[in-house]
Amino acid sequence: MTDQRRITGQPALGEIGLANFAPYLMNRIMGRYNASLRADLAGLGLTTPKMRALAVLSVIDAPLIRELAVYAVVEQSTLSRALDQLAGEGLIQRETDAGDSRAIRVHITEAGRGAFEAMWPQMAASYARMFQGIPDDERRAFVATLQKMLGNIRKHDF
Amino acid sequence: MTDQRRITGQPALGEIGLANFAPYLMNRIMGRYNASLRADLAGLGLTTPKMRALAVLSVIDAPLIRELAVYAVVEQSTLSRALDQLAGEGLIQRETDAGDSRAIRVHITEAGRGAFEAMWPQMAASYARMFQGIPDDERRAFVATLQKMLGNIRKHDF
DNA sequence: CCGGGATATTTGCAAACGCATTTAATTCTG
DNA sequence: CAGAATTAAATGCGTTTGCAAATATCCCGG
Repeated sequence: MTDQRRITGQPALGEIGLANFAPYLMNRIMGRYNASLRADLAGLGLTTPKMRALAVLSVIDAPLIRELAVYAVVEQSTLSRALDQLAGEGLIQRETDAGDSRAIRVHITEAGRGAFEAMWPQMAASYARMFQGIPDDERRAFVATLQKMLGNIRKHDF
Repeated sequence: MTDQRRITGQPALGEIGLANFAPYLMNRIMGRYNASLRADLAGLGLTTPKMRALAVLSVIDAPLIRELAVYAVVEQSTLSRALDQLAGEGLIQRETDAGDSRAIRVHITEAGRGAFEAMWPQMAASYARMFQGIPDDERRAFVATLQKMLGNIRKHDF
């Protein structure tokens, strides 16, 4: 037992090894996934927050902004500004919620769907590359573990 | 088959579903992991790049800066500035490589190890929480899949 | 039904970031 | 072996980010 382990009660990072430390591997993988997606989509005038908002909106109908922020994994203040741009480009519309006039629901427009469809092939290609050579049953098991992990750490019900 | 699928040759995001789309789940999970780590460590004067550099240096001895940038998943220019700060705080040392005077090797100091050991319990706690209730064999399978994925997408040999 | 506290979103501002460029050194090529 | 091309790291600069505060609205207890 190392000094560090004696102190923390947890195995040290050196004992686990970077290559076996799941958060490290996940950051490496998503770092490259996100960086390459960002580079591919920069030409279309899409930043990461804008692209994530569009992707979520292509699947979830008219969420509140705070919900969208959680789904899209973007700080609310950052999302607010990204939505300004998307609205300016006609890709989304903001509409005050019927039951609560503080809240705003975000709708994707037809042009917004078009923009998402233009970027989806890039996302799908990165996704395919990531899982190259990994059999279906292994993929399913992997996703099932991810879902458990999200359940463990999320603060919201969605 | 939807219109989109007909066009892209890939299933649409709506068909997969956000909750089954691995990159989405991984971004959600790492988004929260990184945000909560950042908040925990802000009090210690550690930003994400500084913390990642220290974590890697606690395990890998005297890498070049460009190698450290890959391991730590930080842009080289951002890392360069983070190293300025770490050096100023006495947590690392930069030393010109013996065989190539363009290159610089980064060494962690004893104080740097101390700083890492101060932050490790937070990382270990987040890690433990993430994998709560997930049995060992499932964890191992998950990590094995991550290693394959990293192999699929990385550009470097490390 | 009034006032204090909570909640939804936006905005001000300073810090951090990433791209592109610069500087310096090495390696390749004819 | 000279010059071009490449590589390592640092830096200039405009943009983006995230925290905290501001604004607007809603909800609950008395």
